[in-house]
Amino acid sequence: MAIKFEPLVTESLAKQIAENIRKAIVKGSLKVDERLPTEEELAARFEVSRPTIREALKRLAAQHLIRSRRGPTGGTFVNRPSQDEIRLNLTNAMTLLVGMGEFNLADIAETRQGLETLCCRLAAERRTDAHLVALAVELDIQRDPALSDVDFCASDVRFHRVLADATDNALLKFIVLTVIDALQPVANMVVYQFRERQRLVSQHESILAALQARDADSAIAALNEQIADLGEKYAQACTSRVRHNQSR
Amino acid sequence: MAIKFEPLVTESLAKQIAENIRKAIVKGSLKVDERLPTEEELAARFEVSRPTIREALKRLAAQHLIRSRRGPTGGTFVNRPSQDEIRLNLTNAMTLLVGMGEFNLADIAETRQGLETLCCRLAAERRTDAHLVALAVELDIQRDPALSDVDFCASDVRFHRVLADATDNALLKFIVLTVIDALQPVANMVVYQFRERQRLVSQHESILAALQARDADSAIAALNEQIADLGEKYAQACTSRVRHNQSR
DNA sequence: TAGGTTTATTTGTCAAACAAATACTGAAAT
DNA sequence: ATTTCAGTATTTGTTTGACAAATAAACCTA
Repeated sequence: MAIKFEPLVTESLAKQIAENIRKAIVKGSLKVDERLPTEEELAARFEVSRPTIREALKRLAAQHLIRSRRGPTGGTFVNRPSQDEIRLNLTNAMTLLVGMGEFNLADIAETRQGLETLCCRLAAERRTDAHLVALAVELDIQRDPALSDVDFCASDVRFHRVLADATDNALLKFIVLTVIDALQPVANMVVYQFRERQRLVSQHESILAALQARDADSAIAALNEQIADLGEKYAQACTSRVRHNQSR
Repeated sequence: MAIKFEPLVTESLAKQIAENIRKAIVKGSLKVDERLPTEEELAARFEVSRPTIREALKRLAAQHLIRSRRGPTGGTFVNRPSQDEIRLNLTNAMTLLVGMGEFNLADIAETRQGLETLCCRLAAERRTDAHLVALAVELDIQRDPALSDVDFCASDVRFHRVLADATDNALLKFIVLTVIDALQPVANMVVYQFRERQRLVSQHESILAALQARDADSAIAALNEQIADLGEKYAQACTSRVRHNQSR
Protein backbone atom coordinates (compact mmCIF):
# COMPACT_ATOMS: atom_id res chain seq x y z
CA MET A 1 0.00 0.00 0.00
CA ALA A 2 1.20 3.46 -0.89
CA ILE A 3 1.49 5.71 2.10
CA LYS A 4 0.60 9.34 1.48
CA PHE A 5 3.40 11.36 3.02
CA GLU A 6 3.31 15.04 3.76
CA PRO A 7 4.83 17.01 0.88
CA LEU A 8 7.44 18.07 3.46
CA VAL A 9 8.58 21.55 2.59
CA THR A 10 12.35 21.82 2.60
CA GLU A 11 12.45 25.17 0.86
CA SER A 12 13.97 27.98 2.81
CA LEU A 13 11.58 30.09 4.83
CA ALA A 14 12.65 33.24 3.04
CA LYS A 15 11.79 31.70 -0.31
CA GLN A 16 8.39 30.59 0.86
CA ILE A 17 7.61 33.97 2.32
CA ALA A 18 8.75 35.74 -0.84
CA GLU A 19 6.55 33.49 -2.94
CA ASN A 20 3.68 34.11 -0.56
CA ILE A 21 3.93 37.86 -0.91
CA ARG A 22 4.52 37.65 -4.64
CA LYS A 23 1.32 35.71 -5.12
CA ALA A 24 -0.55 38.26 -3.05
CA ILE A 25 0.74 41.00 -5.32
CA VAL A 26 -0.02 39.19 -8.56
CA LYS A 27 -3.41 38.12 -7.28
CA GLY A 28 -4.17 41.71 -6.43
CA SER A 29 -4.62 41.39 -2.67
CA LEU A 30 -1.80 43.86 -2.39
CA LYS A 31 -2.47 46.82 -4.61
CA VAL A 32 0.04 49.03 -6.32
CA ASP A 33 1.69 51.59 -4.04
CA GLU A 34 0.13 49.92 -1.06
CA ARG A 35 2.35 49.77 1.95
CA LEU A 36 3.26 46.43 3.43
CA PRO A 37 3.53 45.99 7.18
CA THR A 38 6.87 46.92 8.67
CA GLU A 39 9.54 44.27 8.71
CA GLU A 40 8.95 43.62 12.38
CA GLU A 41 5.23 43.18 11.85
CA LEU A 42 5.87 40.84 8.96
CA ALA A 43 8.33 38.93 11.11
CA ALA A 44 5.67 38.57 13.78
CA ARG A 45 3.01 37.66 11.21
CA PHE A 46 5.09 34.90 9.63
CA GLU A 47 6.65 33.95 12.96
CA VAL A 48 10.21 34.30 11.76
CA SER A 49 13.00 36.72 12.50
CA ARG A 50 13.55 40.02 10.80
CA PRO A 51 16.62 39.00 8.76
CA THR A 52 14.58 36.16 7.28
CA ILE A 53 11.88 38.62 6.30
CA ARG A 54 14.53 40.87 4.85
CA GLU A 55 15.93 38.08 2.70
CA ALA A 56 12.45 37.45 1.40
CA LEU A 57 11.93 41.12 0.63
CA LYS A 58 15.27 41.27 -1.16
CA ARG A 59 14.14 38.50 -3.45
CA LEU A 60 11.11 40.55 -4.38
CA ALA A 61 13.16 43.70 -4.71
CA ALA A 62 15.39 41.88 -7.19
CA GLN A 63 12.29 41.41 -9.33
CA HIS A 64 11.34 45.06 -8.89
CA LEU A 65 8.10 44.01 -7.28
CA ILE A 66 8.65 46.19 -4.23
CA ARG A 67 10.61 49.23 -3.19
CA SER A 68 11.72 50.34 0.26
CA ARG A 69 12.27 53.68 1.87
CA ARG A 70 13.53 54.57 5.29
CA GLY A 71 11.94 56.94 7.70
CA PRO A 72 8.58 57.47 9.38
CA THR A 73 6.61 57.50 6.15
CA GLY A 74 8.95 54.86 4.80
CA GLY A 75 8.44 51.17 4.60
CA THR A 76 8.00 48.67 1.83
CA PHE A 77 5.65 49.42 -1.03
CA VAL A 78 4.27 47.45 -3.91
CA ASN A 79 5.82 48.72 -7.13
CA ARG A 80 3.83 49.53 -10.19
CA PRO A 81 5.45 47.18 -12.66
CA SER A 82 7.35 49.40 -15.01
CA GLN A 83 7.87 48.00 -18.48
CA ASP A 84 11.38 49.37 -18.56
CA GLU A 85 12.42 47.85 -15.26
CA ILE A 86 10.99 44.49 -16.10
CA ARG A 87 12.52 44.67 -19.55
CA LEU A 88 15.87 45.22 -17.92
CA ASN A 89 15.45 41.96 -16.04
CA LEU A 90 14.34 40.07 -19.10
CA THR A 91 17.17 41.49 -21.12
CA ASN A 92 19.71 40.48 -18.50
CA ALA A 93 18.34 36.97 -18.39
CA MET A 94 18.24 36.62 -22.15
CA THR A 95 21.69 38.10 -22.53
CA LEU A 96 22.94 35.39 -20.24
CA LEU A 97 21.20 32.70 -22.26
CA VAL A 98 22.60 34.06 -25.49
CA GLY A 99 26.04 34.40 -23.92
CA MET A 100 25.95 30.78 -22.85
CA GLY A 101 25.25 29.80 -26.43
CA GLU A 102 21.76 28.51 -25.78
CA PHE A 103 20.65 29.92 -29.10
CA ASN A 104 22.59 29.49 -32.31
CA LEU A 105 23.19 32.41 -34.59
CA ALA A 106 20.99 31.10 -37.38
CA ASP A 107 18.04 30.95 -35.02
CA ILE A 108 18.77 34.43 -33.79
CA ALA A 109 18.93 35.87 -37.28
CA GLU A 110 15.77 34.05 -38.30
CA THR A 111 13.88 35.28 -35.27
CA ARG A 112 15.01 38.84 -35.75
CA GLN A 113 13.96 38.64 -39.35
CA GLY A 114 10.52 37.40 -38.41
CA LEU A 115 9.98 39.95 -35.69
CA GLU A 116 11.27 42.91 -37.62
CA THR A 117 9.37 41.97 -40.74
CA LEU A 118 6.30 42.17 -38.59
CA CYS A 119 7.45 45.52 -37.28
CA CYS A 120 7.94 46.85 -40.78
CA ARG A 121 4.49 45.84 -41.82
CA LEU A 122 2.84 47.58 -38.88
CA ALA A 123 5.20 50.54 -38.88
CA ALA A 124 4.49 51.28 -42.52
CA GLU A 125 0.87 51.58 -41.59
CA ARG A 126 1.14 53.51 -38.35
CA ARG A 127 4.41 55.43 -38.28
CA THR A 128 4.14 59.11 -37.44
CA ASP A 129 6.30 61.89 -38.81
CA ALA A 130 8.18 61.92 -35.52
CA HIS A 131 9.31 58.38 -36.19
CA LEU A 132 10.60 59.35 -39.61
CA VAL A 133 12.54 62.19 -38.05
CA ALA A 134 14.05 59.89 -35.44
CA LEU A 135 15.11 57.43 -38.13
CA ALA A 136 16.61 60.24 -40.19
CA VAL A 137 18.60 61.42 -37.18
CA GLU A 138 20.20 58.02 -36.73
CA LEU A 139 20.85 57.76 -40.42
CA ASP A 140 22.69 61.04 -40.26
CA ILE A 141 24.84 59.75 -37.45
CA GLN A 142 25.62 56.57 -39.32
CA ARG A 143 26.84 58.44 -42.38
CA ASP A 144 29.79 59.85 -40.45
CA PRO A 145 32.84 57.79 -41.52
CA ALA A 146 34.71 58.84 -38.39
CA LEU A 147 32.17 57.09 -36.20
CA SER A 148 33.64 54.38 -33.99
CA ASP A 149 32.47 50.80 -34.40
CA VAL A 150 30.59 50.68 -31.12
CA ASP A 151 28.91 54.01 -31.83
CA PHE A 152 27.90 52.79 -35.25
CA CYS A 153 26.39 49.66 -33.78
CA ALA A 154 24.66 51.66 -31.08
CA SER A 155 23.06 53.90 -33.68
CA ASP A 156 22.03 50.83 -35.66
CA VAL A 157 20.34 49.45 -32.56
CA ARG A 158 18.54 52.75 -31.98
CA PHE A 159 17.35 52.73 -35.58
CA HIS A 160 15.72 49.38 -35.06
CA ARG A 161 14.28 50.48 -31.73
CA VAL A 162 12.50 53.32 -33.48
CA LEU A 163 11.17 50.78 -35.93
CA ALA A 164 9.68 48.82 -33.05
CA ASP A 165 8.26 51.97 -31.54
CA ALA A 166 6.54 52.86 -34.80
CA THR A 167 4.44 49.71 -34.66
CA ASP A 168 2.28 51.36 -32.00
CA ASN A 169 1.82 47.94 -30.44
CA ALA A 170 3.00 47.98 -26.84
CA LEU A 171 3.39 44.22 -26.49
CA LEU A 172 5.22 43.71 -29.75
CA LYS A 173 7.43 46.66 -28.98
CA PHE A 174 8.17 45.21 -25.57
CA ILE A 175 9.22 41.89 -27.06
CA VAL A 176 11.26 43.32 -29.89
CA LEU A 177 13.11 45.76 -27.65
CA THR A 178 13.94 42.96 -25.25
CA VAL A 179 15.31 40.80 -28.04
CA ILE A 180 17.26 43.63 -29.63
CA ASP A 181 18.83 44.61 -26.31
CA ALA A 182 19.69 41.05 -25.42
CA LEU A 183 21.34 40.61 -28.79
CA GLN A 184 23.40 43.77 -28.56
CA PRO A 185 26.52 41.90 -27.39
CA VAL A 186 26.19 39.63 -30.39
CA ALA A 187 25.68 42.62 -32.64
CA ASN A 188 28.87 44.14 -31.29
CA MET A 189 30.79 41.07 -32.37
CA VAL A 190 30.73 42.14 -35.95
CA VAL A 191 32.73 45.07 -37.20
CA TYR A 192 31.87 46.72 -40.45
CA GLN A 193 34.28 47.76 -43.14
CA PHE A 194 33.60 51.05 -44.85
CA ARG A 195 31.92 49.39 -47.83
CA GLU A 196 29.69 47.36 -45.57
CA ARG A 197 28.71 50.42 -43.60
CA GLN A 198 27.69 52.11 -46.80
CA ARG A 199 25.57 49.15 -47.75
CA LEU A 200 23.94 49.07 -44.35
CA VAL A 201 23.21 52.78 -44.43
CA SER A 202 21.69 52.52 -47.89
CA GLN A 203 19.46 49.71 -46.64
CA HIS A 204 18.38 51.93 -43.78
CA GLU A 205 17.69 54.68 -46.28
CA SER A 206 15.50 52.30 -48.26
CA ILE A 207 13.59 51.39 -45.14
CA LEU A 208 13.08 55.01 -44.21
CA ALA A 209 11.90 55.90 -47.71
CA ALA A 210 9.56 52.92 -47.78
CA LEU A 211 8.06 53.80 -44.42
CA GLN A 212 7.61 57.37 -45.56
CA ALA A 213 5.71 56.08 -48.58
CA ARG A 214 3.90 53.60 -46.32
CA ASP A 215 5.19 50.86 -48.58
CA ALA A 216 5.51 47.87 -46.27
CA ASP A 217 6.78 45.46 -48.90
CA SER A 218 9.74 47.61 -49.91
CA ALA A 219 10.64 48.18 -46.30
CA ILE A 220 10.52 44.45 -45.64
CA ALA A 221 12.62 43.74 -48.70
CA ALA A 222 15.35 46.12 -47.58
CA LEU A 223 15.19 44.76 -44.07
CA ASN A 224 15.46 41.17 -45.19
CA GLU A 225 18.45 42.01 -47.31
CA GLN A 226 20.07 43.57 -44.28
CA ILE A 227 19.40 40.64 -42.02
CA ALA A 228 20.64 38.22 -44.65
CA ASP A 229 23.90 40.20 -44.75
CA LEU A 230 23.98 40.15 -40.99
CA GLY A 231 23.55 36.38 -40.96
CA GLU A 232 26.65 36.01 -43.12
CA LYS A 233 28.62 38.39 -40.95
CA TYR A 234 27.58 36.45 -37.86
CA ALA A 235 28.76 33.22 -39.41
CA GLN A 236 32.09 34.79 -40.37
CA ALA A 237 32.59 36.36 -36.96
CA CYS A 238 31.77 33.05 -35.38
CA THR A 239 34.16 30.92 -37.38
CA SER A 240 36.94 33.47 -37.06
CA ARG A 241 36.42 33.52 -33.34
CA VAL A 242 36.57 29.74 -33.23
CA ARG A 243 39.85 29.83 -35.14
CA HIS A 244 41.10 32.51 -32.80
CA ASN A 245 40.28 30.40 -29.78
CA GLN A 246 41.87 27.31 -31.29
CA SER A 247 45.10 29.10 -32.09
CA ARG A 248 45.60 30.10 -28.48
CA MET B 1 33.33 76.16 -12.68
CA ALA B 2 31.66 72.82 -12.57
CA ILE B 3 32.83 70.71 -9.69
CA LYS B 4 33.08 67.03 -10.44
CA PHE B 5 31.42 65.27 -7.54
CA GLU B 6 31.82 61.63 -6.67
CA PRO B 7 28.93 59.62 -8.10
CA LEU B 8 27.99 59.07 -4.43
CA VAL B 9 26.56 55.61 -4.12
CA THR B 10 23.42 55.56 -2.05
CA GLU B 11 22.36 52.11 -3.16
CA SER B 12 22.24 49.48 -0.50
CA LEU B 13 25.39 47.48 -0.03
CA ALA B 14 23.54 44.24 -0.69
CA LYS B 15 22.35 45.54 -4.05
CA GLN B 16 25.81 46.65 -5.07
CA ILE B 17 27.33 43.34 -4.07
CA ALA B 18 24.65 41.42 -5.92
CA GLU B 19 25.24 43.48 -9.04
CA ASN B 20 28.95 42.95 -8.65
CA ILE B 21 28.64 39.19 -8.56
CA ARG B 22 26.04 39.16 -11.31
CA LYS B 23 28.38 40.99 -13.63
CA ALA B 24 31.14 38.53 -12.81
CA ILE B 25 28.83 35.69 -13.79
CA VAL B 26 27.63 37.29 -17.01
CA LYS B 27 31.13 38.35 -17.92
CA GLY B 28 32.29 34.81 -17.41
CA SER B 29 34.77 35.36 -14.58
CA LEU B 30 32.63 32.98 -12.61
CA LYS B 31 31.99 29.87 -14.62
CA VAL B 32 28.98 27.62 -14.49
CA ASP B 33 28.93 25.24 -11.51
CA GLU B 34 31.87 27.06 -10.03
CA ARG B 35 31.73 27.43 -6.32
CA LEU B 36 31.73 30.88 -4.79
CA PRO B 37 33.64 31.55 -1.58
CA THR B 38 31.73 30.80 1.59
CA GLU B 39 29.50 33.51 2.96
CA GLU B 40 32.04 34.35 5.61
CA GLU B 41 34.81 34.70 3.07
CA LEU B 42 32.61 36.88 0.90
CA ALA B 43 31.75 38.97 3.92
CA ALA B 44 35.45 39.41 4.62
CA ARG B 45 36.18 40.11 0.96
CA PHE B 46 33.55 42.83 0.64
CA GLU B 47 34.12 44.00 4.22
CA VAL B 48 30.49 43.67 5.22
CA SER B 49 28.63 41.39 7.56
CA ARG B 50 27.26 37.99 6.67
CA PRO B 51 23.58 39.00 6.66
CA THR B 52 24.38 41.65 4.09
CA ILE B 53 26.10 39.06 1.92
CA ARG B 54 23.12 36.80 2.36
CA GLU B 55 20.72 39.48 1.17
CA ALA B 56 22.87 39.94 -1.88
CA LEU B 57 22.91 36.21 -2.57
CA LYS B 58 19.14 36.02 -2.18
CA ARG B 59 18.74 38.62 -4.88
CA LEU B 60 20.79 36.46 -7.20
CA ALA B 61 18.95 33.33 -6.13
CA ALA B 62 15.69 35.05 -7.05
CA GLN B 63 17.03 35.31 -10.59
CA HIS B 64 18.12 31.68 -10.54
CA LEU B 65 21.70 32.75 -11.06
CA ILE B 66 22.99 30.77 -8.10
CA ARG B 67 21.99 27.83 -5.97
CA SER B 68 23.04 26.96 -2.42
CA ARG B 69 23.55 23.73 -0.56
CA ARG B 70 24.43 23.11 3.04
CA GLY B 71 27.13 20.87 4.31
CA PRO B 72 30.87 20.36 3.84
CA THR B 73 30.71 20.06 0.08
CA GLY B 74 27.97 22.66 0.07
CA GLY B 75 28.23 26.32 -0.62
CA THR B 76 26.98 28.63 -3.31
CA PHE B 77 27.32 27.65 -6.95
CA VAL B 78 26.80 29.42 -10.22
CA ASN B 79 23.75 28.00 -11.92
CA ARG B 80 23.69 26.95 -15.53
CA PRO B 81 20.93 29.17 -16.85
CA SER B 82 18.08 26.88 -17.67
CA GLN B 83 15.70 28.10 -20.33
CA ASP B 84 12.76 26.79 -18.38
CA GLU B 85 13.71 28.50 -15.13
CA ILE B 86 14.37 31.79 -16.83
CA ARG B 87 11.17 31.45 -18.82
CA LEU B 88 9.31 31.04 -15.56
CA ASN B 89 10.69 34.38 -14.43
CA LEU B 90 9.83 36.09 -17.68
CA THR B 91 6.38 34.59 -17.68
CA ASN B 92 5.74 35.78 -14.15
CA ALA B 93 6.89 39.27 -14.99
CA MET B 94 4.85 39.43 -18.17
CA THR B 95 1.80 37.97 -16.50
CA LEU B 96 2.00 40.81 -14.03
CA LEU B 97 2.28 43.39 -16.80
CA VAL B 98 -0.66 41.88 -18.62
CA GLY B 99 -2.64 41.66 -15.40
CA MET B 100 -2.03 45.33 -14.72
CA GLY B 101 -3.45 46.11 -18.14
CA GLU B 102 -0.19 47.41 -19.59
CA PHE B 103 -1.09 45.84 -22.90
CA ASN B 104 -4.48 46.17 -24.49
CA LEU B 105 -6.20 43.17 -25.94
CA ALA B 106 -5.95 44.33 -29.53
CA ASP B 107 -2.17 44.54 -29.20
CA ILE B 108 -2.05 41.11 -27.64
CA ALA B 109 -4.12 39.55 -30.40
CA GLU B 110 -2.07 41.28 -33.06
CA THR B 111 1.20 40.16 -31.55
CA ARG B 112 0.02 36.60 -31.17
CA GLN B 113 -1.09 36.63 -34.75
CA GLY B 114 2.28 37.87 -35.92
CA LEU B 115 4.26 35.43 -33.86
CA GLU B 116 2.16 32.42 -34.64
CA THR B 117 2.01 33.21 -38.31
CA LEU B 118 5.76 33.06 -38.23
CA CYS B 119 5.56 29.77 -36.37
CA CYS B 120 3.24 28.31 -38.96
CA ARG B 121 5.52 29.25 -41.80
CA LEU B 122 8.54 27.61 -40.19
CA ALA B 123 6.62 24.69 -38.77
CA ALA B 124 5.20 23.81 -42.17
CA GLU B 125 8.75 23.48 -43.38
CA ARG B 126 10.33 21.69 -40.46
CA ARG B 127 7.67 19.81 -38.52
CA THR B 128 8.40 16.16 -37.87
CA ASP B 129 5.88 13.37 -37.72
CA ALA B 130 6.14 13.46 -33.95
CA HIS B 131 4.77 17.00 -34.00
CA LEU B 132 1.83 15.90 -36.11
CA VAL B 133 1.11 13.14 -33.63
CA ALA B 134 1.28 15.56 -30.70
CA LEU B 135 -1.13 17.92 -32.44
CA ALA B 136 -3.48 15.05 -33.23
CA VAL B 137 -3.47 13.99 -29.59
CA GLU B 138 -4.59 17.43 -28.45
CA LEU B 139 -7.18 17.56 -31.18
CA ASP B 140 -8.59 14.30 -29.91
CA ILE B 141 -8.84 15.72 -26.42
CA GLN B 142 -10.57 18.84 -27.67
CA ARG B 143 -13.23 16.86 -29.47
CA ASP B 144 -14.60 15.53 -26.19
CA PRO B 145 -17.76 17.57 -25.46
CA ALA B 146 -17.56 16.63 -21.78
CA LEU B 147 -14.27 18.46 -21.41
CA SER B 148 -14.31 21.28 -18.87
CA ASP B 149 -13.62 24.82 -19.98
CA VAL B 150 -10.24 25.04 -18.29
CA ASP B 151 -9.18 21.69 -19.69
CA PHE B 152 -10.24 22.78 -23.13
CA CYS B 153 -8.22 25.95 -22.84
CA ALA B 154 -5.25 24.03 -21.49
CA SER B 155 -5.33 21.70 -24.45
CA ASP B 156 -5.60 24.68 -26.78
CA VAL B 157 -2.50 26.16 -25.18
CA ARG B 158 -0.66 22.86 -25.57
CA PHE B 159 -1.64 22.74 -29.22
CA HIS B 160 -0.05 26.10 -29.81
CA ARG B 161 3.01 25.12 -27.81
CA VAL B 162 3.57 22.20 -30.14
CA LEU B 163 3.29 24.63 -33.02
CA ALA B 164 6.11 26.67 -31.50
CA ASP B 165 8.15 23.56 -30.93
CA ALA B 166 7.80 22.53 -34.55
CA THR B 167 9.59 25.66 -35.71
CA ASP B 168 12.86 24.08 -34.62
CA ASN B 169 14.08 27.56 -33.69
CA ALA B 170 15.09 27.67 -30.04
CA LEU B 171 14.91 31.44 -29.68
CA LEU B 172 11.58 31.84 -31.40
CA LYS B 173 10.19 28.95 -29.42
CA PHE B 174 11.44 30.55 -26.23
CA ILE B 175 9.70 33.82 -27.03
CA VAL B 176 6.45 32.30 -28.18
CA LEU B 177 6.19 29.97 -25.20
CA THR B 178 6.79 32.89 -22.86
CA VAL B 179 4.08 34.93 -24.51
CA ILE B 180 1.62 32.07 -24.62
CA ASP B 181 2.17 31.24 -20.97
CA ALA B 182 1.90 34.86 -19.90
CA LEU B 183 -1.36 35.16 -21.80
CA GLN B 184 -2.90 32.04 -20.35
CA PRO B 185 -4.87 33.99 -17.72
CA VAL B 186 -6.30 36.12 -20.48
CA ALA B 187 -7.06 33.04 -22.52
CA ASN B 188 -8.94 31.59 -19.58
CA MET B 189 -11.20 34.62 -19.55
CA VAL B 190 -13.10 33.40 -22.53
CA VAL B 191 -15.43 30.46 -22.36
CA TYR B 192 -16.50 28.69 -25.47
CA GLN B 193 -19.98 27.56 -26.38
CA PHE B 194 -20.34 24.20 -28.06
CA ARG B 195 -20.59 25.74 -31.52
CA GLU B 196 -17.52 27.84 -30.91
CA ARG B 197 -15.58 24.85 -29.73
CA GLN B 198 -16.47 23.03 -32.90
CA ARG B 199 -15.27 25.94 -34.97
CA LEU B 200 -12.03 26.13 -33.03
CA VAL B 201 -11.43 22.43 -33.39
CA SER B 202 -12.07 22.53 -37.09
CA GLN B 203 -9.55 25.37 -37.39
CA HIS B 204 -7.06 23.25 -35.52
CA GLU B 205 -7.83 20.41 -37.89
CA SER B 206 -7.12 22.67 -40.83
CA ILE B 207 -3.81 23.69 -39.32
CA LEU B 208 -2.85 20.10 -38.70
CA ALA B 209 -3.78 19.07 -42.23
CA ALA B 210 -1.90 22.02 -43.69
CA LEU B 211 1.22 21.24 -41.68
CA GLN B 212 1.01 17.64 -42.76
CA ALA B 213 0.92 18.78 -46.38
CA ARG B 214 3.63 21.34 -45.57
CA ASP B 215 1.26 24.00 -46.86
CA ALA B 216 2.24 27.08 -44.86
CA ASP B 217 -0.32 29.41 -46.44
CA SER B 218 -3.29 27.24 -45.57
CA ALA B 219 -2.04 26.83 -42.03
CA ILE B 220 -1.64 30.57 -41.69
CA ALA B 221 -5.08 31.19 -43.11
CA ALA B 222 -6.70 28.88 -40.58
CA LEU B 223 -4.66 30.37 -37.79
CA ASN B 224 -5.54 33.93 -38.70
CA GLU B 225 -9.20 33.04 -38.78
CA GLN B 226 -8.85 31.61 -35.30
CA ILE B 227 -7.08 34.62 -33.90
CA ALA B 228 -9.61 36.94 -35.49
CA ASP B 229 -12.34 34.98 -33.69
CA LEU B 230 -10.33 35.17 -30.53
CA GLY B 231 -10.01 38.93 -30.86
CA GLU B 232 -13.77 39.25 -30.93
CA LYS B 233 -14.17 36.95 -27.96
CA TYR B 234 -11.64 39.00 -26.03
CA ALA B 235 -13.52 42.17 -26.75
CA GLN B 236 -16.79 40.58 -25.65
CA ALA B 237 -15.30 39.12 -22.49
CA CYS B 238 -13.77 42.47 -21.70
CA THR B 239 -16.94 44.52 -22.08
CA SER B 240 -19.00 41.96 -20.23
CA ARG B 241 -16.49 41.98 -17.41
CA VAL B 242 -16.65 45.75 -17.27
CA ARG B 243 -20.43 45.56 -17.06
CA HIS B 244 -20.09 42.93 -14.37
CA ASN B 245 -17.80 45.13 -12.33
CA GLN B 246 -20.05 48.15 -12.76
CA SER B 247 -23.11 46.25 -11.61
CA ARG B 248 -21.49 45.42 -8.30
C1' DT C 1 4.78 83.11 10.68
C1' DA C 2 9.44 81.40 9.48
C1' DG C 3 13.14 78.87 10.58
C1' DG C 4 15.77 75.46 12.58
C1' DT C 5 15.85 71.49 16.10
C1' DT C 6 14.36 67.57 18.18
C1' DT C 7 12.15 63.19 17.97
C1' DA C 8 9.91 59.11 16.51
C1' DT C 9 9.75 55.66 13.06
C1' DT C 10 11.51 52.61 9.76
C1' DT C 11 14.89 50.41 6.96
C1' DG C 12 20.01 49.33 6.69
C1' DT C 13 23.87 47.06 8.87
C1' DC C 14 26.41 44.52 12.17
C1' DA C 15 27.80 40.88 15.69
C1' DA C 16 27.53 36.51 17.81
C1' DA C 17 25.48 32.49 18.33
C1' DC C 18 22.82 28.19 17.54
C1' DA C 19 20.27 24.88 14.34
C1' DA C 20 20.19 21.85 10.52
C1' DA C 21 21.91 19.53 6.65
C1' DT C 22 25.55 16.82 4.74
C1' DA C 23 29.77 14.50 3.55
C1' DC C 24 33.72 12.62 5.41
C1' DT C 25 36.18 9.77 9.00
C1' DG C 26 36.91 6.03 11.67
C1' DA C 27 35.64 2.41 14.65
C1' DA C 28 32.86 -1.59 15.58
C1' DA C 29 30.35 -5.58 14.03
C1' DT C 30 29.57 -9.14 10.76
C1' DA D 1 37.48 -7.39 4.19
C1' DT D 2 33.18 -5.27 4.03
C1' DT D 3 29.40 -3.11 5.92
C1' DT D 4 27.23 -0.28 9.16
C1' DC D 5 26.81 3.27 12.14
C1' DA D 6 28.08 6.98 15.11
C1' DG D 7 30.74 11.02 15.38
C1' DT D 8 32.67 15.25 13.52
C1' DA D 9 33.66 19.12 10.73
C1' DT D 10 31.86 22.39 7.47
C1' DT D 11 28.57 25.26 5.48
C1' DT D 12 24.20 27.45 4.90
C1' DG D 13 19.75 28.61 7.49
C1' DT D 14 17.80 31.18 11.31
C1' DT D 15 17.49 33.81 15.56
C1' DT D 16 18.33 37.50 18.83
C1' DG D 17 19.67 41.99 19.97
C1' DA D 18 21.58 46.01 19.04
C1' DC D 19 23.04 50.28 16.72
C1' DA D 20 23.34 53.47 12.49
C1' DA D 21 21.23 56.29 9.07
C1' DA D 22 17.54 58.44 6.80
C1' DT D 23 13.48 61.09 6.96
C1' DA D 24 9.16 63.29 7.92
C1' DA D 25 6.47 65.20 11.44
C1' DA D 26 6.10 67.61 15.67
C1' DC D 27 7.87 71.16 18.34
C1' DC D 28 10.11 75.04 19.81
C1' DT D 29 12.17 79.60 19.26
C1' DA D 30 12.78 84.13 17.30
